[in-house]
Amino acid sequence: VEPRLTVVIVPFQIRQGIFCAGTLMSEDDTRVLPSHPPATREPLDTAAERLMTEITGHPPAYQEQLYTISIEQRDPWRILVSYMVLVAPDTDRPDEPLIWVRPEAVLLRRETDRMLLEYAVMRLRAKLSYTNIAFHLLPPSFTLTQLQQVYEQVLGQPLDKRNFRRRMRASGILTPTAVFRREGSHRPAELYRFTSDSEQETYLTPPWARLDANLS
Amino acid sequence: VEPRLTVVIVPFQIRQGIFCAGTLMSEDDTRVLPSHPPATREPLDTAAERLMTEITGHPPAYQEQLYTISIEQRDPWRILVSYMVLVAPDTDRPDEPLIWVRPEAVLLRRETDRMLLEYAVMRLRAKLSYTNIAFHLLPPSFTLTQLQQVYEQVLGQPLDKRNFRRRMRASGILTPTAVFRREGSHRPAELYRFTSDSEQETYLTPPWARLDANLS
DNA sequence: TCAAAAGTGTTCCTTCTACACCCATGT
DNA sequence: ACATGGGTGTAGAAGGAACACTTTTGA
Repeated sequence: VEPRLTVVIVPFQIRQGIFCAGTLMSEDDTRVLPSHPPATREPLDTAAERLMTEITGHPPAYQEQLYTISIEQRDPWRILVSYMVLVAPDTDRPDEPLIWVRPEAVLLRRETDRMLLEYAVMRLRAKLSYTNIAFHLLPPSFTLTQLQQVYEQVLGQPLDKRNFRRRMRASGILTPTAVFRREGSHRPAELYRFTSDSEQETYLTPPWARLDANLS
Repeated sequence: VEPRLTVVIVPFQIRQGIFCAGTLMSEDDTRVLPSHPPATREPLDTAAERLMTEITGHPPAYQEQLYTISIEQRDPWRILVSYMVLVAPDTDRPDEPLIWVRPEAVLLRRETDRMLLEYAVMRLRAKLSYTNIAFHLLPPSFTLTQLQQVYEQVLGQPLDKRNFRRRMRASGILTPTAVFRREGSHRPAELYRFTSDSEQETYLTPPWARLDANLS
């Protein structure tokens, strides 16, 4: 009468400039979110990270626990612990089993998967405004235009260039490298880096998700 | 090799105007957060609500899932699903086993319990600013001064009366009842009610925590 | 010289902050 | 009449939204 414990992940990535969610093919052309049971005594975070690594070959750039639900209808009774997972852009292997499409275009078979995806997008959008979470969807150095595109893609709406740049500069999470990228018949763009770590990143995530504390 | 599933709650209440957390006495004069395993196939939310009801005799005014952690060190391996629980003010029975003291004054034995309490306070504080969660810590009708005191207690800092009232009125979550409470040798205070339900209350809580949807 | 993206300031309006006095009541 | 908490407005600062043109480059 113990439930089956399952870790589910909702992977996101920017691919060719498009904000995508990654799912697995199931039978009948519908999709499911990746999931697996943790190993015995394996921490939940580790199980989520391992799941992503086993599927794609690399560990995620970022992950965050979303919510835990129980599913009583299925047999055996299940406990799903869900994670949002962010992947650096375009780091796929051609043979990777994940199918990446825009979140609203994903055809998920299970109701729970649909709700988890909806919720994950909601959380990610909300976190854009008060954390530096967007940086996990970018390479280590990037142009301001790239950064703005990430925001526009995730939020699903265009942003004003001048206001966006002013706000980003003001927030202090950006450091200009003095490097310029030239990549077309136009003015080169300065590359930025992301001001080190912590700061507001971890704000509002639980203490034990920051430190890997020794729990008693 | 399956873990033991446990639901833990972090109860909060305003008692005699003081923001308190409720804990249980354990051996050696230290405290623990209330917890129990869900019944077979019992939804987690139901298990949390039932836990609170069994302890205090009434269901909580509000509850919200916090975080799920695994504790590998203990035997058997445990999965803790934690909930914040809000109780209407001063609705205790004298014989209730919970000990209510200010969150920073609670002496919890377990490291996990301390982290859960810290996180619960953090979440509650954050939610004060963008939801109407404070109303669950008040009776159905209340004065603006009472409401302000809840904010001050939870945030741990004084607020400006005029700015507070302006913001609350502007937010539209208040309805003045035309009733005035006289209770001392001073001007009577108008009672307010909380503008119906939903609205921004549920904003940023997962969809399945609002509807009790049928999961597949 | 043209096309294409990078970069840059100002004005207006809304929102936040700080702050002090009069009002209605019971004793 | 006085003590007690209830109630109100304003001015200045800061932050957000709207908006258009110049710069640098490669072809």
